[in-house]
Formats: sequence, structure tokens, C-alpha cells
Amino acid sequence: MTRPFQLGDLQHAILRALWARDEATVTEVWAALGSTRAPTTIATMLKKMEGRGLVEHRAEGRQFIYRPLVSEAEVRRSLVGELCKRLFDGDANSLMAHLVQEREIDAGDLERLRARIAEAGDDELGTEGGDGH
Amino acid sequence: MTRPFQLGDLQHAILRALWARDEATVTEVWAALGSTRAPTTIATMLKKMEGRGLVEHRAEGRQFIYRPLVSEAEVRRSLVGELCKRLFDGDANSLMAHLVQEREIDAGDLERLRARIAEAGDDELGTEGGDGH
DNA sequence: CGGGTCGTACTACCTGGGTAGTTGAAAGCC
DNA sequence: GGCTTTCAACTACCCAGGTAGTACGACCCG
Repeated sequence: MTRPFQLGDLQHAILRALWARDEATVTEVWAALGSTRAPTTIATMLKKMEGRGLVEHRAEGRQFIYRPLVSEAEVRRSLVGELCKRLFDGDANSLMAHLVQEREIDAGDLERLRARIAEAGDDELGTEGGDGH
Repeated sequence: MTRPFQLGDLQHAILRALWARDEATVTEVWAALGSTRAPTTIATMLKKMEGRGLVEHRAEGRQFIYRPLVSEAEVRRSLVGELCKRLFDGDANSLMAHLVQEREIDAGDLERLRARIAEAGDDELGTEGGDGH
């Protein structure tokens, strides 16, 4: 029940950096985010996130190496789920209908996706090697 | 560019109550939310929301009648858009793929939706009722 | 008319995200 | 060995969401 994820922008950005590297030092994360804010900002955030169980660290010499404790998939699931619940009473089909209605998805997209499912049978889909999405 | 909507739980709940009624007094909103928190909480929130331009009020006698200034569709658009950007680089198809992958949508759902689109042509779809996005 | 009630205005807090300065120790450099 | 750089630790804020107590004017009721 790790459901109630609810990450701020910075936290999410930090996690993205960590996911892309598996583990990283504060400085690496900071650099990955464009070196815009102060490095201490990243350190502080990382520490806060560790308190929330989102990441963990291990000391290597005098620096800390951080690792994510939540997977990108988990976060996606949680966030999409929350949004779905909030906006569409948890009905994913309504969310889909919304996407279509807002012209973000057209019949062709739908057809391609349907075809992909059919072809994959009950195999996992999107898990072929480099992953699609 | 009303994009960056970013409502808290309470704010969203309040808006839902208002959308369902078009306009309502503080007490009505409070009742609609289950009369759990203190009524003043709702009043305070409504006032804060008015500051943000989310609602407006008009006095009737001594009570205030609040009305939403943002539509449900706008909020949906904004929120779904933000999530999409955050999680899938703004690619709605990735979001769809996610839904399918998480088993929230199956081939049948997809097919029904596709059929609906085909049938609707470039007519608006899913607009049964008021709304009209 | 006086007291209880209704309803908004004010004020105050707590929490969590975000941002960063300062400090003190350890490491690296001449 | 002393000076500089590099880290993490601490501390301090700001802001917005959320929650609510208190105050005060208007109203209704007997």
C-alpha cells in the first residue's frame, strides 16, 4: 500500500535522475537537474525523501550515494491511479474517453494499441527489451 | 493559459460540490463534503480559492453564494495534461499504453472506444448531458 | 428588548515542498 | 603542516494547503 505517493516537482525530478542512473551522489543528481538551484537544496531534499522512504543512501568515503526505493512503474501506477480516482471516479475508461475527446488520441492510435494487444495475447506488452513507452 | 492548476484535495472536493450545484453557500458546500471538518474550514478555503481566481462570490442577505470560475473540463484538461507531461513526456499514447499495461483497460474497452469514434466521425463524443467542454 | 444563533472576518497553527546560508570536519594540495 | 576545497549537517525561511478557534455584527424568537 505504497499508494499515496504524491511527489513535488523537485522530488519527482530527483527520482527521475536516480532512475536513470540506479544510484548517484548528491552532486550527480544536482548536475542532472541542470545545476540550477543550490547543491544544498538537492541534499536537503534527498534527506527529506529518505525520511519518507523514497530513497536510501550509503556512504562511500565521505560522500553519500543515493538510490531510489520506489520504482518508476510504482510511481506511475500510483499517480495515474490517484488522478483517475480524483477526476474520473477511478474509471480508466473515462480517462481514455477524455484523452480522445481532447484530441490527444485519435482512432489510429487506438487501433495501433489494440493491434498490439491482440498480437501480444496475454503476454506482457511493452516489455520487449528496450521497452516502448 | 490557466494551465498550472494544481488543486489540493479539499479544493478539488469543493469545486466538485460547486460544479454539481452551479452555486452554493458555504454551508451547502460544507454539507456536501459530509460535514466532517469545521464549517469555518470550508469558508476559509473558499476565500483562499477566491483569491486564486478559482471561485467568486456574491452576497445574498448575509450569506455568500459561491460560484466556480473554472470548469470541470478545464481542470481535467489541465490535470491530465500535467500528469501526462510529468510521467510520459507529454505523450498521451504512453499514458494509454500504461493503462493497458496495468490491466486497467482491456482490448474490449479499446475496441468499444474505437467503434465509438468511428461512429461519431468528427462529431464531439461523450458530450451527452451539459458540458460541451 | 434581550438572548441565542447564524455567518463571515480575523487570526493562528501545523505540515510539507522547496530553497539556501552557515558550519564544521575531512580530504586534497603545495 | 597549513591553506583550500568538499561534503554533509544544521538551521532558517517562504509559501500554500488545510484546519479551526474566536470575535463581532446581523437576525430571529419569545
